[in-house]
Amino acid sequence: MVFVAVFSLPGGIALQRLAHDGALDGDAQAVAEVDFAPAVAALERQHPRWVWDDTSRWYARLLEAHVRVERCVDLRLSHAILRNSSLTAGSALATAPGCSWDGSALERLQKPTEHTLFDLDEMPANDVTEDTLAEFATQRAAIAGAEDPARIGLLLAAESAGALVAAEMMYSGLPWRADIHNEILESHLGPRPISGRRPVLLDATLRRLRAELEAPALNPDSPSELLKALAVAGLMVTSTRSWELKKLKHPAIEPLLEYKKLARLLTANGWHWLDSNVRDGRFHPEYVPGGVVTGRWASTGGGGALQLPKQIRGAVVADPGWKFVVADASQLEPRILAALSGDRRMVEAGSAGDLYAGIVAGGAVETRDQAKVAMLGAMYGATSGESGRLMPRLTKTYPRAIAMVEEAARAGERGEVVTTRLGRSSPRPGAAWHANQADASGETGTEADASRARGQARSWGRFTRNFIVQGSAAEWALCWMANLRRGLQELSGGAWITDSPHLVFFMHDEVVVHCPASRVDAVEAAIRTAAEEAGQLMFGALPVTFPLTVAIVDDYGKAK
DNA sequence: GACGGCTCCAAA
DNA sequence: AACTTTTGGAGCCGTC
Repeated sequence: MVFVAVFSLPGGIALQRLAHDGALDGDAQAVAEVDFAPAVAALERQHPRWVWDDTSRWYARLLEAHVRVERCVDLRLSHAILRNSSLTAGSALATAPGCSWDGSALERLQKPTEHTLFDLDEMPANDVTEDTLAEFATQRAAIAGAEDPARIGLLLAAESAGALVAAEMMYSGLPWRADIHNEILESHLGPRPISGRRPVLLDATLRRLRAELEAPALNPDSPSELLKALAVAGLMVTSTRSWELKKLKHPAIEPLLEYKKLARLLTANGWHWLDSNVRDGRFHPEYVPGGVVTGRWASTGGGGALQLPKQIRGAVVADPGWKFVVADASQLEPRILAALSGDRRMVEAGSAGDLYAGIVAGGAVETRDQAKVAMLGAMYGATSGESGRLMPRLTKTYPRAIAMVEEAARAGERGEVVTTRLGRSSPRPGAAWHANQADASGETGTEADASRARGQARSWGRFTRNFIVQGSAAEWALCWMANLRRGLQELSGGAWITDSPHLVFFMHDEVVVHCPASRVDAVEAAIRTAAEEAGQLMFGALPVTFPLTVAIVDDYGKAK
């Protein structure tokens, strides 16, 4: 395997061939900025793994120049994993003092003064010398010395492939019909108002609400004002959440809920969102791979890609002659728990296609809804309500699965670290958490101290309990996407990304591929193959299945 | 006027 | 229907 490192030099860019341990292999090739993309394209024919500090920066400019790469090592994402992982805890990388590689992608995005996407003259300090080379060697040593190099190696490969996918999706964009989005907005809110005025249908709803509450100046966006007005009307509630208000019977409730719904649509995905996020018929979200502690992606920049409401997905329309293939992994997290724990009975319960129906058939609970709510309780750590009551009933039938999450919870309560299937470890609780635990166990601790400490310990336990499941599910999704990216590239016949089937959207356990209508069958097969391979990569011979729900649609609103 | 904390809601 | 996890963003409101 050949690695080629990429880093900035004064007045140009260096390409340096490296051996698997990071040793230099020959002299660096220095190229001018304008020759960078062609030089990468030429070397790509040897299928190297590109080593760089930050995929989002280097790969964005390559894509603009229509240069695609197969594989890379994203040093910053890899560093974050290796720094924390229990599998590399004794490495030089993990035991070194903090350094410039430690900042998260999100933190860097939130410091706009540091650099802009294409401003390669003003690189962060860590990029100006052979720092990239030294960091790569340090990482290779950490991997080689890990308990299970293949395991952490797969995670780093998947994480880096995810960064390539994110960059390509940000480049391609999600097809978006601004005219249809506008129609959706007009049908709910009325015509687009001038400047900051309230749309007519929102205004009409507000006037109905004010009349019903006899509060002519009420601003329902202010929770405290709203609570007071509701109290005057005899409605005693402690919060203004929609689900609380739904329980009330009063003529003001209907317009109030309607107002909240319309106001949400306007502020989150209204005309302003359309103006700032959609250009040339494409929504260009900003994905942040590794942006969530569990390894899930985050999104930033106002687009809210990972919270795209179902209400406006009808504006996501395939190009003429093209289709969307939408696939989501059904019941992913409970299936991940079954596989993680190697609980054969739970794996078996999921083998027929509906895990929850399988749990009912296994006799643990009576109905499918109970199975679902009990599993959610197991994965999230529910203590009260129906979920908290039902969850223990799973223990008899599925002792290994439940023991796995219970042990993760106990470890978190003790302040210990837990680790996902491929080796991403949870953060340690902060100094305040430890201080509170120490206060409570000390001789001077009051009953209030002890109670607060117990609450915080249990809260951290719920986090670690969920971490192993959510984090391992995120790893499965990364493997799925990495496999799918390769499968789609094989279908492309050498055509450019946007001229052949390509990924346009990803949301935790769901992918959307935009492709010519004639290719939908091949694309669906590639998606299914990629999912099977992801299961084998992560869980080997265990007969666990990850069934997909696949829809072929013209617009995203029609999927599900 | 900037900033942080709070409430509420969208997604998985 | 929530309960119980992880997020990002808008708007409000008190503080500086």
